[in-house]
Amino acid sequence: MRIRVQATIEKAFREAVAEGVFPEISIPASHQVVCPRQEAFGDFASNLALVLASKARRSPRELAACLAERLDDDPLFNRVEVAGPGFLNLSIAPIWWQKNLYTMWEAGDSYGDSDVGKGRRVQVEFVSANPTGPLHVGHGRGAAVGDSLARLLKAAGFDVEKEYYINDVGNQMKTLGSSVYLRYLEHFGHKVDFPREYYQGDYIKDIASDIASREGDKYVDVPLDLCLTLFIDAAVRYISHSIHRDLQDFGVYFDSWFSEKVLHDTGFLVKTISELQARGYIYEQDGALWFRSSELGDEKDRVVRRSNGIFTYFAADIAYHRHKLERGYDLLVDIWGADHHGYVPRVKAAIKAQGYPEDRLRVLLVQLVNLMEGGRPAAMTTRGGEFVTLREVLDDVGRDAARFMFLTRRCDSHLDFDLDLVKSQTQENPVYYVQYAHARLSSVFRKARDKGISLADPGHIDVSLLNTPEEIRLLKQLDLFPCLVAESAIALEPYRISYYLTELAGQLHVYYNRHRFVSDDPDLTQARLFLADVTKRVLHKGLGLLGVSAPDSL
RNA sequence: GCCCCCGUAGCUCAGGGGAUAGAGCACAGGAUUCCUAAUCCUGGUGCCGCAGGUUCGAAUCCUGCCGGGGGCACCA
Repeated sequence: MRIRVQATIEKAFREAVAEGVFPEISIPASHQVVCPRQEAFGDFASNLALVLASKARRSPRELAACLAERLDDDPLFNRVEVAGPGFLNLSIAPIWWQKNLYTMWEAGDSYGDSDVGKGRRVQVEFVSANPTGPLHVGHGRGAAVGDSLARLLKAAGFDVEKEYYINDVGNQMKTLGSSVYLRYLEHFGHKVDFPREYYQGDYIKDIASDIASREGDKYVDVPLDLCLTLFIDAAVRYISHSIHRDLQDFGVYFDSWFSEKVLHDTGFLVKTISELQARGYIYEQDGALWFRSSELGDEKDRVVRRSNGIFTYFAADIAYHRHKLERGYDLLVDIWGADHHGYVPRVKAAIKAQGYPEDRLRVLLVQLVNLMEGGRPAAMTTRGGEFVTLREVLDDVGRDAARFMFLTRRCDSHLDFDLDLVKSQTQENPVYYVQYAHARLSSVFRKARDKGISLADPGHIDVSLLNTPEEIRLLKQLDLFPCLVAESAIALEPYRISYYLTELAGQLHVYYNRHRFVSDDPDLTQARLFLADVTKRVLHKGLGLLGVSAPDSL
C-alpha cells in the first residue's frame, strides 16, 4: 500500500510539472512516504514538499497545499492534509484496506513472500563451532539468527544454502586428543597431571570412558604420540554427534557441513596460497609466509604459514572463502561471534585478493550472550568447564522460547539471558503472547465449527462490515507484512519479524477483548472470520520465519 | 595505545534525519452469564551519556570526550 501511495503522489507531482504548475525538477531519492507515529496524522505521510522546497524556491507549505488539492479527488484517499512544516498527511479510504483482504487471502500461504531476491544465490554460514566441546548459549544465538535469516531470505526470493564449517585441524585438535588421553589414563586409576589449558569439561571424561568401555585398557601403555589420532577421531566423532543432536532439537538443519581438513588433504589450501604468491599477494619474511592484507584494507599483514611450516587458521580461511566464491554464490553471509570482529578486514582482504568485490561477503557479528544466573554473570568458556550449554537451555525453556528470545534483539546488541527469569517465569515470555494470539484464533474457528459455521467463499463476504478502528488497524498491520519480510531479508535483520509479530498479536488481543468474531449476525460473523483467517495465517507464517511453532492451543 | 559494538523510563530494549520519543517487565487498581484471563483496560515517568558541528529540522548524521563490553598472536 505504501508503494502505491508513493506512486500516486509522485504521479500527481509529475502531472503538475507537465502542466507547468511546478518548475521542472525531478523527485529526489529523499522523498519518503512513511507511516507516521501518531494516528491523528493519518495512515501515511509524505515529505515531498519539504525536500523539494529549496530547489523549487517555494515554501514547503505552499507546495504541499498544491499537491493536496490534486490528491484530494483521488478515490484512494478520504483525507489529505497539509501539516506541520509541510508534510502531506494522507488517510486511506477504509474500503481499500478492506478490499486488500481479498488479495491477502488469495495469496494463501505465500502471503509475505516476494521476489526481491530475484533467485540470487546466497550462502549463509553459521554456528561453525569447533568440535572441541558442546554448543553453548552463544552458539544458540548464532544458530537462531542464521537459521531464521535463511528462512527470511528464502521468503524474499533468494536461493539459500546453509553451511557449517568444521575447524577440525590444528593445535586445538591435539589438545583435545591429549585431554581425552589423560582422562583415559585416569579412568584406569593412573595419577595424571591435568594441565589447566586442557579441556576441563566433564564431557571429556565421558568420551574417555566411552573409549575405555569399547577398547579396554590397551592404550594405557601406548605413548600418546602413537595413539593421538585415535583419541582425536573418537572425540571429534562424539562431539560432532552431540552438536548434530543439539541443532536438530533446536530445529536447525544445514545443507552442508564443510570440513577444514578437506582443504588441507586435497591440497586446495596449498594451491590457493601458492597462486596468491604467484600474483604477488604473499611474501616471505623471517622464515614465514605473509599475506599483504595491509594493501587491501587491513591494518597489517598477516602470517599464513608459520616459520615452523604449519599453516595458520587464517590460511585455511582464505582457502575456504575462495572455495565458497568459486561455488558461484552471489552473496556470502558469515555469522560470527562479535569477539571475531577484528577478523573482518583480513577476510575481506582475502576476498579482494581473489578478484571479487568485498561486498560479496557480508559478516554479521552476533554479540555474545551475557548469561545471568542468580543476578551474577555465569562463566561460559569451553575450557573453563563451567558453562551453560544449549542443551541445558533447550531442556529448561524449550525450543520456541529459546529461539524467540534470541531473535527479539538486534544481533549487535548484548543480550542478557537470565536463566532464573526464563526458568521460573516462562509464562512472561513474549513468545507465548504471540503464540497465544494464534491459539485464540484457532479456538475461534473450533467454536464456529461447533456452531456449524464455516468460512464462506470470499466472494460472498461483505468486507465493508469491518469498519471498527480495531479492524482497520489490524488490516493495516497485515498489509505491512510482505514489505517487512522483504526489507528484513535485505537488511539481514530477522529480529524485526519478532517485533512485528508482537505488535500484530497485541492488536489481535485488543480486538478479541472488544469484539466477538462469532455473533448472531451471520454477515458480520463471516466478515470477521475472514479477517481472523488471514490474521492467523500471517501469525503462522511469521512464527515460521523465526523457526517457532504456531500451536492451535496453549 | 589502536580497532569494533553499545549508552534512550527503575530494569530489558525498540525507534537510526521528521511532528508531542515508544513497548515489555516491575509497581498500583480494575475487567470474565458469551469465541482460551498466558488476555484486556486505567495510572507516570525521560538533559535520548556529555560537548561541539552539519540543516528548515538531530535521540538519529559528523568530530571529540566520558562510561560499559569485546578484540588487537608466527593461538584456534
